[in-house]
Amino acid sequence: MNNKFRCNCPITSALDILGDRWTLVIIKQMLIEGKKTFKDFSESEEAIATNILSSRLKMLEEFNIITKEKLLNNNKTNIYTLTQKGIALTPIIVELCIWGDVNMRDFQPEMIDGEYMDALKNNKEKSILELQKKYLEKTDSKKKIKNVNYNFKQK
Amino acid sequence: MNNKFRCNCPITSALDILGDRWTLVIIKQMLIEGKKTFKDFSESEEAIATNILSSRLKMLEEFNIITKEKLLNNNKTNIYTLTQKGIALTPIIVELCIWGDVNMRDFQPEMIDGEYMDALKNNKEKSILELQKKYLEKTDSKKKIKNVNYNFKQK
DNA sequence: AGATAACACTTTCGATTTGCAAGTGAAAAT
DNA sequence: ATTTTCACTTGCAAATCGAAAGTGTTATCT
Repeated sequence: MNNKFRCNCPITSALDILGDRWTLVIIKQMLIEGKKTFKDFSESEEAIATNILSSRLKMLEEFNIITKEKLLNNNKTNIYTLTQKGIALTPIIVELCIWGDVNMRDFQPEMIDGEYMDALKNNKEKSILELQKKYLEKTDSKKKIKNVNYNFKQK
Repeated sequence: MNNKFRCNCPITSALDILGDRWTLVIIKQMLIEGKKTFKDFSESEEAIATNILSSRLKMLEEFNIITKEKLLNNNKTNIYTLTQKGIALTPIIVELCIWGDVNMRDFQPEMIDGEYMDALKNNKEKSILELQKKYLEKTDSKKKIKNVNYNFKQK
C-alpha cells in the first residue's frame, strides 16, 4: 500500500481517508439510514455510481472502518457493518449535520428541517450516544438472528 | 450558479461544500495554524497546488466561509479571514482531529502525538470554545492594527 | 430442471478534476 | 531602475469521476 497520507497532522490524516465527495455520505447512510447492502447504497437519494461505491466500500474495509459478511442463509447479499472505527465517526456526522443545517440553508433552501435538529444542537453528546446505541442495537439483533439462523424469508 | 447540492439532507449538503481533499485542510490551517495569505497556504506542509488553492479560496468566499481583504498599508498581500460560518466549522475540525488521532495511528505511525490531544478528548466543548476565542483574538487585534494603521513593517 | 430475475460488482469511455511547472502582472523592496 | 515578492493564471499530462452497459454468481419462479 503506497502512502495515502500527506503529512503527520491527525486532521489531515483523517481527511486523507474521509475527505472526498462520497465516503462520509456512505457512513451517514449506514449509521442514520440503516443502509447495509450494495443495493441499499446504490438506490440512495444521492445516487452514487456503482463503480465509485465499489471502490469506496473496498477502501473502507481496508481501513477497518466497515466489515463485509454474508448472512448464513443467503450467499448472495453482502452485509456491510460499521466497526468501532466507523461508529466513532458519529460525532463528525453530527457536527456536519448541525453545520449544514445552520450554514447552508441560505444556499440550499430545500434542505429538510427536522424537529430533531433542535435536540441535536442542544444536547450533542446525548444525541451522539443515542445514535451509536441505536446502531449497535440494530446490528446486534441482526447478528443474533444470523447466529440462530432465524433469518428465513418472510411472506 | 448551478446547483451544487445532491439532495436535501443537511449532512450531504455540508459535504457538497466541504467534502474534498483540500477544503477542510485550508480551514484547519487558518483556524489552528494561523495561516492567512496565499503564500502561507501554498508553503504549507501539505503542499497544495496554487491552482487548486486559488479555486478553493474563491469557492469558500462565494459560500461566505471566508473573506478576502487587503491591509491598509499593503496593496499586494490578500488577508483571508474566517467568517462566523467558517469559525462554526471548529467542532468538525476538532472531531476530525480526535478521530484521526485515535483511528489512523496504526496506518500512519508518523502522526504527531501532541499532549494537547488528551485535553481535547477530555473536554471537547471547552477546547472548541478556546480555539474559537483564540482565533477571534488574533483576527480582532489584526483588525485593530489595520484600522489605526499601526501595521508598519517591523524588523 | 430450466428460465428469469436479482445482486454485487467490473469494464468501458468520455468528461471533469488534479497537480506540476511555467508564466504573468502588479506591488514592494533594494 | 531593477529585482524580488505575491497572488494568481495557464497549459498540459495524469488521475479520477460518473453514466451506462456488461459479467458472473446466486436466488426465485414455473
